[in-house]
Amino acid sequence: MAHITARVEYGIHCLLWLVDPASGQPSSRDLAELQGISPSFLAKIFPRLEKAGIVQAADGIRGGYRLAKPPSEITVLEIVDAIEGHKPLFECQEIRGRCAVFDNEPPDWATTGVCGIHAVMLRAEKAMRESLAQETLASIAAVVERKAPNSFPVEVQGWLVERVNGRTSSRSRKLPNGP
Amino acid sequence: MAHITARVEYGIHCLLWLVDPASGQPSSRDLAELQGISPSFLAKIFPRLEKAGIVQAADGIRGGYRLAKPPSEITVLEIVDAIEGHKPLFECQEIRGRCAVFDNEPPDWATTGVCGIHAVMLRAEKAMRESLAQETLASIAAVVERKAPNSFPVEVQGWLVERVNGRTSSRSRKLPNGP
DNA sequence: TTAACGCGGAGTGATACAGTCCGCGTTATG
DNA sequence: CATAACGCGGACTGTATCACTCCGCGTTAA
Repeated sequence: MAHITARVEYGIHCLLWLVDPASGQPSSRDLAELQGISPSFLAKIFPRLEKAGIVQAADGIRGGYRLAKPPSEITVLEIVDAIEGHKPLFECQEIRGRCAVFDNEPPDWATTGVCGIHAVMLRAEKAMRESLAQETLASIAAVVERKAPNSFPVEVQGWLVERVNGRTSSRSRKLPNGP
Repeated sequence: MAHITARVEYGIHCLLWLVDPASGQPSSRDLAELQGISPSFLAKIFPRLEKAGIVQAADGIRGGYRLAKPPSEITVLEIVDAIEGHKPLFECQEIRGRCAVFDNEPPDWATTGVCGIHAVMLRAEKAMRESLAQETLASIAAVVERKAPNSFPVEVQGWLVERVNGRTSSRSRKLPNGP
């Protein structure tokens, strides 16, 4: 299993659809179906982004999500921590005090400060986190935008707008593609 | 659970006991009991270090392990990869091709190259791995040595030598501390 | 009133981790 | 030459997490 989970992958992919303010206020179901992932699973992810101040939620029908701040101020590290809760790269078990020559009574010099192995892992974790802190939703969106044709964002907006409008209309009428 | 597991923690702790050549050739059971961890579990870890060329194994009674190269040439990254097998930080599910507007037939521009989110995670993983590659068994041993009193390595050598000598003698005689 | 929304809690199946047990071939020692 | 400890690999167990689902609550526009 990977350290950075599918929850983060899903979260970032769906946050990217919110970068363009013209997207309005899609629901988590809208985003999940636009992205082709499980709606009920995504519904467990977005409340965490809301509590972290990454996204703003609106209640009731016509409710949904929008970014709580400019995408250039939302780092990937922020998203990862919001969804996974600052999961450490390494969990030190404090093995150092269990050396047999200590006979179950480790001296102070052996247990004070941070374990030497733990320190190495903490530096690696710091390097990883600093790398993630340099990337933002805006920087990822820019990469995607460079690859996609100009027509793509328009198509996505159309899909979203049609879906939001259909919340209270097309459910009582027919589906767009007929019965 | 953490990305870098207890196997790595146990492995590094026990490799540190092999840094001093005067330790001879302790068995995995010797190392496990010296370190206060499960012997049968450590016995699953050291064969991986052997296959990676970090450690040399000797068969038969009086067999055991010694470092296969100088501790300054054994990086922590090497140890992690040997034990865990280059486990990725993030496993991309290629969600990008599942956008609803593609209608199950994603265009080439959407699926060529590395996914923008995956690229971010790969850079973070690279930063982590580069950090781990800068640390060696020797550098960790130096930190530990700075904290321990001069008498400590001597005590450890004594414990190990007594144990290795006891392999064929004290089993047939009494235990050192009486019956 | 209805229906869709956000949200939280409980539950499920699969996988990985920590740890154990057993058996094989090898090798110094009594 | 038998023994005992060694390295090594395979099969196994229990637990925790992950991906995912289901249900019910209060909220809100049509």
